[in-house]
Amino acid sequence: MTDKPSRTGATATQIAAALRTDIIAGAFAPGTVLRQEELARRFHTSRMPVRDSLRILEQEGLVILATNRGARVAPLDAAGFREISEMRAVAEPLALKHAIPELTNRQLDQAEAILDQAETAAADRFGALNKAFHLALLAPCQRPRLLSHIAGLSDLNERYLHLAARELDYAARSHAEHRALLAACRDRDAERACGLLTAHIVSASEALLAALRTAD
Amino acid sequence: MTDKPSRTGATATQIAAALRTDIIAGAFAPGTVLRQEELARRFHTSRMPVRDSLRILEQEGLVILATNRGARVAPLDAAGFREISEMRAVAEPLALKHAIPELTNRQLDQAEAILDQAETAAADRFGALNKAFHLALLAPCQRPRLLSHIAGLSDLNERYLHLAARELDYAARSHAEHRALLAACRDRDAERACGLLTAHIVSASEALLAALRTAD
DNA sequence: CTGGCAAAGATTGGATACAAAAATACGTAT
DNA sequence: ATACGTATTTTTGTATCCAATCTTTGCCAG
Repeated sequence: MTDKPSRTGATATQIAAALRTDIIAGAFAPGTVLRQEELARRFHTSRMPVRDSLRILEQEGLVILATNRGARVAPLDAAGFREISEMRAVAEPLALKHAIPELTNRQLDQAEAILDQAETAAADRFGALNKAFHLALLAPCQRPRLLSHIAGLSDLNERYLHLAARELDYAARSHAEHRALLAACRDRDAERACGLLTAHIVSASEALLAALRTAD
Repeated sequence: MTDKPSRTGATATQIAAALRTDIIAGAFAPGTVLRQEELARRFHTSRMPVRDSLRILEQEGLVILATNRGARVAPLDAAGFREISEMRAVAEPLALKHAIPELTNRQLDQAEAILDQAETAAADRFGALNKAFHLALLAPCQRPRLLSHIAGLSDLNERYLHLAARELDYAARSHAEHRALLAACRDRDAERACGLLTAHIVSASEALLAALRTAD
């Protein structure tokens, strides 16, 4: 937060980014009401940019906005998670198919570096690194709208990951699937890579849904 | 819409809706700059709700918002259309798969009524009826986020349809494919219906891309 | 004549001010 | 004691105002 003498620019985006990371990290419980004035004080600004940021987050599905009734942090439920996973399972392979021909060795190395970090990092960084790895592979697909769609889904997904990140076998399995996916990408084998990616998203979804059921 | 004494409520949404239909209908040329003050006069309000509405439309991809530089109607280009079509081609079958078990005969009849209208309606209504037919089939899928995603893509798609709606063989082919799709839905044959839907979106995409190339 | 620079105008972003609606608290009547 | 109605308070939505940035126009130098 670089809120010192910033008298100009696009602060709504910055506020949205800060709130986004907070919501994803679970700093607000689902259903928490977000008061405009309170957020304005917190970011040393007026309510106006806050309102803009809430609209942004609403479209991303992180907050729910009711007219004259304020904003609430979007709830988390199994049905919503399944829906997000289904959408990821079709959108990400589409991006990967077009990304693979464009992937450079340097980009593959960067993706691998993220994997290395993920395997040693603390559990609370698992979600962010997971998202970073996926996007590193998909970024070169040259489809900006698709990418931002996937990025939004990744954010939503990450909220749920915090609920089961401590499941160690889930993390181990995810890492293994990531390694296999990366290998397929190195071979420039789009067919295999997309299949692995779909399977990875489905298996992660099923594992987390099972964890949610037991955690009930 | 022209209700002047409306001193309360959520006017930003209404302004956004009005602008949305205008942009989709092609009332503004792509790239047109949208001045806040001008829109405020037009809707008999201040710039504030206009700003909110522009944010909404930006998230939907209908306008592009540059900081300190105003809002422009999003441009139309072949690459963008192809990207949208690809996303529709994976998202809509996903929705249809889950909608088919929920589809009632009444809903199928309503979809057919839309088709009947589409075949006799004027060319400028083709896009709207096309969108209505697709959403009528997909609506019962019980996945609100997926549906709103598809609705947004349909709006973007509709902008392009105006460019080729007068291609009569395109319209005829689209109608025939819609009929076949509807028949598969009546049979509750999800496999066949999803295949037809994918093929329909791909063929429509290719036809329009070809029309764009010749129109060059 | 052309290119850059500067001042004036236009336009957006943000802050403050005001009005309406929701939420809350309180009091009264049953 | 509870339920309902009203007044108060809180919060959001809209309007107006100010500051900062972008644009445009005109001038001057090369």
